[in-house]
Amino acid sequence: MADVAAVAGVGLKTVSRVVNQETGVSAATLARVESAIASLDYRRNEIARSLLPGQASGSIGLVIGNISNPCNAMIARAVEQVAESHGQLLITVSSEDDSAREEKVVRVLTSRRIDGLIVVPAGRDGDQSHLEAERRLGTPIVCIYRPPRKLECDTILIDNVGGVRMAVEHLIAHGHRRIGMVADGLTFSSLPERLLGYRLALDSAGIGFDEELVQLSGQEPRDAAAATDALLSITRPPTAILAANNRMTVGVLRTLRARGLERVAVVGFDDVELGELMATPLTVVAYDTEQIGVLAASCLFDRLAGDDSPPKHHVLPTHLVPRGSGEIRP
Amino acid sequence: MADVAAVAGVGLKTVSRVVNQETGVSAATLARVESAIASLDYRRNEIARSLLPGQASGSIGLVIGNISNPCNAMIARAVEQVAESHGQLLITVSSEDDSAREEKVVRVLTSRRIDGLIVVPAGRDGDQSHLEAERRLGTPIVCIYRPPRKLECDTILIDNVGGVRMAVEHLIAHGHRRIGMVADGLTFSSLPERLLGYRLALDSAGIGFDEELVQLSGQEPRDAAAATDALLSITRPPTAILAANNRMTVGVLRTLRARGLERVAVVGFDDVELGELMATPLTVVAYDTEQIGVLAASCLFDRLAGDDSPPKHHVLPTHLVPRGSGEIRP
DNA sequence: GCCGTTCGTGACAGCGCTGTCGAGAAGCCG
DNA sequence: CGGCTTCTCGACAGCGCTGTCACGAACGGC
Repeated sequence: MADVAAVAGVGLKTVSRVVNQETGVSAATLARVESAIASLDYRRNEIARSLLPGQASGSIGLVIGNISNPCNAMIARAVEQVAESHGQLLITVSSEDDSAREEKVVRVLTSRRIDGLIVVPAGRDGDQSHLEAERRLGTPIVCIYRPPRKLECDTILIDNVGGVRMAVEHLIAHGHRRIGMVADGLTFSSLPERLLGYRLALDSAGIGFDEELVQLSGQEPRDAAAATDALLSITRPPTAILAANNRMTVGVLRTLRARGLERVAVVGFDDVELGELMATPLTVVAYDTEQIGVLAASCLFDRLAGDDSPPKHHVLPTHLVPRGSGEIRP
Repeated sequence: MADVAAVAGVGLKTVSRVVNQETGVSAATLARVESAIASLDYRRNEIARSLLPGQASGSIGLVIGNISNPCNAMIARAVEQVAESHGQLLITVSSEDDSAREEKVVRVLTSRRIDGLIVVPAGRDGDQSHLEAERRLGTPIVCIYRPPRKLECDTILIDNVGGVRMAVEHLIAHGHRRIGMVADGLTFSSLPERLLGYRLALDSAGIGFDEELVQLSGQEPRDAAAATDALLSITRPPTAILAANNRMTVGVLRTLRARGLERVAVVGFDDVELGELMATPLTVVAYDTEQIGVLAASCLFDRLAGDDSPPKHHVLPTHLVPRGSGEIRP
């Protein structure tokens, strides 16, 4: 900026005024400064700008489990679009669904003085109390997809309990009594809710809970595949399987295919692209991922615009999409 | 930091020394400062830090078409992991495969003084000359996936020509003479290469090029579905279709399903998760997306570490994965 | 012609941090 | 005990930017 001022033969502040399109610059000076800016290919240093008191950083942070999960990617895309429409940059980081990593990446983000934070709470253990300090500093925080623990903030959740319950009741209605569940047990923080939905459905049908029917696995599809193998190897194997998220679904389907068990019913939680074109079209519990992102971002920007009402809590509905795999009878 | 210094009763610089783990601080002072840091929950302001002369910003930028495309998501994930292992933050932005937007988001990134840039060149029109200024300033730039235009920089590409040629030759070997192609025509910058591969395969088999067999569509699956509809409505419709990328593949498959044309052969460019579990398992031209990201990031960090050798150019191989849909005979 | 007002402009401080440099204390040697 | 090195520590400048404020010129009203 100093260079521009020197070339244009004006003061520093005048260049600043031109760059910020402030009023009070004569037409002649404006032209001189603008040509100097053009000739030097000058761009305002946003870093320096956001160091100024009272200035926002112009960026918001998004902490998700892992960008390669399509659900997260959809959310990231929606948030990015809303952020962009507010002239803000989105910085997306992955927690790998691990609490310790979550705390670390949040620290990285907050030390950059982001204006707001959207978080998919990670991990089965751990909590979000580490966000409390930042929240007190005035940074709005929105937790999405899963409820935060030890933190009061806006939330955009989906109806996990209802969704799973619907899926299991659907399977029961089609005659199944032995319904297995494959879930990411180590890191998956929605697990308790999804398990609850499973038990509620069993209870209301008068079917006893059999621990053997719930297989916990790692978070990758290959872990789910192994868990499915184990599930199918028990004394009285299930006639239907509920996959607790889209990574699990991939593993479950691969194992069923490998074992040639085309007659085992499957319902997946989370929609899967091209699910309708599977050999047996995939029945899923679906919900609007894009809306999660849009709502979260809107919520955040409302807060940034000054909304200081008590925390808001949205719960998006889930719905069953029957396509075939969930309607297979025992 | 001033607060910490006041609480600990030491000078500003001493706190800085502690935070940066520099030597030359007595054990007693160290303890006092550390307890002050802990009690105030102090975190170094990275923004202020990167304003300092000679300091890197600690972040690199990635410009991709759209994070909801699984290929891009895989690349982003790989790059993020490498960046993290170097202690750098990754800022991912979408160009929506539009040249004007690409220029805009690059400007947003560079005005934040990122240390390096990985770009998937966007758009059929436009070029990457707008990156030249930044490159001259010393920011290393790596173009991936598609070759940059009017810019000399490191590139990590895939063998588009060979991949498409392989796919078309595969279809020809299975008896097809009327081979259609559905491609994103408005924004898709790899199109010329993929078209070239298509023509080379036809030429070497002595099959004439029929313009009607190449349908250009928008970039969304629904556009590809419409294009496929058009393709199947011509006088002598194709007996096989090549989908030029994974978005196109989704549209092609949906239209074929809707029309009940299970006997039309399909080869998709880009692998599709669960492709092997489709009603007709999907034959694809695949390549290692993760490796693209890893190579690009490694290349970038080599440059940041001082490597100033002439631009490097990698071309990753593509290979055909026959699963069924590409082996259907006319 | 004088004073008050408006307008265009620039000097300067300071955001939070670190590099430089020098001050002072402590320790060591002859 | 004087002079030396070594160690610990803090004052200060300055990174690029903008908010504040003050200054000079032009202008209008009496």
